[in-house]
Amino acid sequence: MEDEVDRLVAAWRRERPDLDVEPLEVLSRVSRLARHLDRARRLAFAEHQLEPWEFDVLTSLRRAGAPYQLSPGQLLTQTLVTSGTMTNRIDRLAKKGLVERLPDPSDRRGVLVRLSPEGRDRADQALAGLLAQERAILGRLSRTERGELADLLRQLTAPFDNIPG
Amino acid sequence: MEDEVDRLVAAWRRERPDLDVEPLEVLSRVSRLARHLDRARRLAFAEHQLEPWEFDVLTSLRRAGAPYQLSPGQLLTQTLVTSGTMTNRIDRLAKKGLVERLPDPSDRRGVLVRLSPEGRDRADQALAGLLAQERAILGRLSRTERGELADLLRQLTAPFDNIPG
DNA sequence: AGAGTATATCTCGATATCAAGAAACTTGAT
DNA sequence: ATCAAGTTTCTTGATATCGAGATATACTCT
Repeated sequence: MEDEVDRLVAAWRRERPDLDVEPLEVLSRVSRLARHLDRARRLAFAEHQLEPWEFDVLTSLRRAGAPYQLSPGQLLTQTLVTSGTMTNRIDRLAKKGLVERLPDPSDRRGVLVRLSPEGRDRADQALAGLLAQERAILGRLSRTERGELADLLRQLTAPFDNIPG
Repeated sequence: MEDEVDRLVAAWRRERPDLDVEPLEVLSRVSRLARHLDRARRLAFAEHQLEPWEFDVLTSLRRAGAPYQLSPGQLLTQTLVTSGTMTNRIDRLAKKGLVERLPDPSDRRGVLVRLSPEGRDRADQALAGLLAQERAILGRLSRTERGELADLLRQLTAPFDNIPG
């Protein structure tokens, strides 16, 4: 089946036959798919009264394991937002009682963000919902295809994640 | 090589061994990669004094072919933003002289957005820069692998692009 | 023709994000 | 000890986005 990127690439080949636009076949699809996923996730999380950004922060802490705490700096590398954004997110989650800010005992510049029990429950519930939705989106692909896709994508993400980026 | 999603998935398997988190192997990579691409693109476009959103609108018009005009509604489906956002974008591009708003002769509710000659040049230059950067990012993949990746991604994007979504 | 529904674009208020810089603290070298 | 450089987090101001509703025009059916 054709998608919007097929149409986009065909248009470029008509308008700029001098250029090789093949890279768009991969990377424009990644960007557009991410945008669609954002919208779908927003809907899925709404059932749990969570915004996507709240989910990102809460699940980062949840994954850390007991006692469910990380520094704002560690949260930055997981969520790919700037420090100002993270400060703001932590403020709002703290106001809602989903996280708590504690002084870092080993570095007085630092802070630890800890998940509250309610925050933990909300994260766990929303994760189950997200996985159900994602399975539906991936439904057309076989297990083998999903594995291939994951491996190919890893080759693109690894440089960003490992080099300072 | 390992990436951040490998670590993320391993953490979930430790914390929630009851859940099957395999969907994240694909879709978390898509979201994170898109975020990295956004940042990289912002840098590439800065050399041409263009914001990513400006590039998106200008190139949509450029691809339409002479006389380089589309309705705001057509621009919406290409850029995946809301109508309020698009009105705002057109206003700002018009103020910079890169596009022009014309009445649609066949529908008096409608408007046509037309690319100016300068807008066209800027779009063409920025596209060349973007393609160079994307080739570098895709560098590790063979031609065959890029083709496989594009095909697998198309299976995920097609439903969003074809069903009203 | 007229009523009701659908479409196209714009307006407006609320909000999340970013970038840059400030403030507090730590680290390492002399 | 002290100083300079590095880090960690927060503050601030500007800006882009979204969502909901408003307005104007087009279409459809009787």
